[in-house]
Amino acid sequence: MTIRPTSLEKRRAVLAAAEEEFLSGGYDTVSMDRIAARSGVAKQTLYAHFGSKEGLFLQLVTAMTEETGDRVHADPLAVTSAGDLPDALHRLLSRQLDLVLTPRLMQLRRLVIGELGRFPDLARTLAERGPHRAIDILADVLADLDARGLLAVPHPGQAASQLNWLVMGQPVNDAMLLGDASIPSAAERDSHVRAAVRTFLAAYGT
Amino acid sequence: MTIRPTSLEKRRAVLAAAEEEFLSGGYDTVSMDRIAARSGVAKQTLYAHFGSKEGLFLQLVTAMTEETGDRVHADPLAVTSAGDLPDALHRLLSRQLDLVLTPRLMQLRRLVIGELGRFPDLARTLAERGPHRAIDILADVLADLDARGLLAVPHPGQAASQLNWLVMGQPVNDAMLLGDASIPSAAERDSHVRAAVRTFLAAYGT
DNA sequence: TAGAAACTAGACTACTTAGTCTCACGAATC
DNA sequence: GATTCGTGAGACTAAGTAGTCTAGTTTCTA
Repeated sequence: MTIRPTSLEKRRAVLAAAEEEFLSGGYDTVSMDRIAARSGVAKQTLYAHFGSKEGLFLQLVTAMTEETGDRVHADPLAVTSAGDLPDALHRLLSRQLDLVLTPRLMQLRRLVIGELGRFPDLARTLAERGPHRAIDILADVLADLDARGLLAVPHPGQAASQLNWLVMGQPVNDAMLLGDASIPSAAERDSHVRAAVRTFLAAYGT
Repeated sequence: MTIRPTSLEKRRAVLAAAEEEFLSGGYDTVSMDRIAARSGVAKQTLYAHFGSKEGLFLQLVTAMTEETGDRVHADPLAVTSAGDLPDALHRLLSRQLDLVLTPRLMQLRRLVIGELGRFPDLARTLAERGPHRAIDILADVLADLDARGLLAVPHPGQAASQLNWLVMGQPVNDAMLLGDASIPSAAERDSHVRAAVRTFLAAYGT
C-alpha cells in the first residue's frame, strides 16, 4: 500500500507516538486521535497504515517484543577453568538482568499482562521470545558446563529455570507491582546477581 | 449509610458481580450498568454503596487482597530433627504455592499489574500483603532454623527471597503471560517444589 | 400503623471514542 | 501537463459510558 519514502517516515512517527501513548496508559485509555495528533499525522493516514486500533497495537507490541528478544541472543560464554566459572556466570546473568530490567520493557510487560484477556497471542509471543528463550540458552550453557565436568547438572532445563528465577524473580516481580522506581541500581543489581550465582554454584558446583 | 440486613446482601451481591466482571476484563471494559444488571441491583443502589466506579474497584481489590493475605499467615513449621527438614520445607512452600497459584489470584494479579499506572497504591498493597509478607515469614523460619543449627543462613532475608522465587518464579510468571491453562497440576507443582527445596538445601544445608 | 430509609426502573445529560467520509493539496509518474 | 497516490484537516456517524435525577415501591422500625 505504501512505497514512497515519506510514508516510511510517517509510519515510524506513528509507531513512536503509539509507543509513548500505549506504554503510558492501558489499551483503552489511548485514543487514536491523540496518537494522530502526537505523531503529526492525519487520522486517515494512521488508518491507511494500520487498519485499526487493534492492528496498530499488535504491530507495535510485536515489533517491540521481537526487537528486544533479538538482543538477548548472541552471548557466548567463555569459561576456560573452574576458577572462571563464578565470574563468567555472573557476567552472563548480569547482562540478561540489565537487558530486561528497563522501564520500557517492564512497562511493556505490564501492558501485555493487563491485556492478556484481549490479546493472548501477544503474551505468548512475549513469553517465548523473552523468558523461555533466555532459559533455553541458559540450559545449553549449563549442559555444556556439565559435559566439561565444571558443573553437575543432571537436568539442565530445570537448573536453568532455577538460576533464571533466582536472578530475575524478585526484581522483575517487584517492578511489576511497585513500578519503575523499584528497579535497583547497577550496584544493587550486581550484588543481587552475585548472591544468586553463589547459591546456584553451592547447589550445582563440583 | 447502610445498616439494614438487606443492605448487606445487596452489597455482597454487588461485590460478587463486580469481582466476576473486573476479573474477566480490564477496568475499562467493565460498565457499571452491567455490574448493576448482573447483581440484580439498581444502579443508584450501587452508587449509594460505593460512590463511584473507582470506589467500587478499590474496595473490591482491597478486600480480595486482604482476604488472601490473611490466609498466608498462620502456618507454623514444626521441625524436630534434621531429617524432617526437607519434608517440612516442602510442605510449607507447597502450601504457599497452592494458595497463590489459583486462577482467581492470578487474574487479580494481572488486573492490578495492568492498572498500575492508574492505581499504584493497589499494587503496593498487593505486593506487601502478598510476596513481601510471605518472604518475611519465610525469613523468620530460616533464621530460626539457622539458630538451631539445622541450616547455615547468614542472610535470612536474602535466602528467603531466593527460596521464594526458586519456587514461585517460573509458575507465577508463566501464569501471568500464558494464562490459567499454564497452571501446573498438583503433581507437577509437587515435584517442582521438591526440586526447588533440593537446590535450596544443597546450597544452605549443614 | 405511620414514617423513614433503602430500593427499583429507567430516562437523561454530557462526554468520549473508533472508524468513515468529503474535499482540498502536493508530489511523483506517465 | 494530466493523473494518481498519499496525505491533511476536520466534519460526521454510531455507539457506549459515568453519573444524576425523578417518581414510585418495598421494607424495616418506632
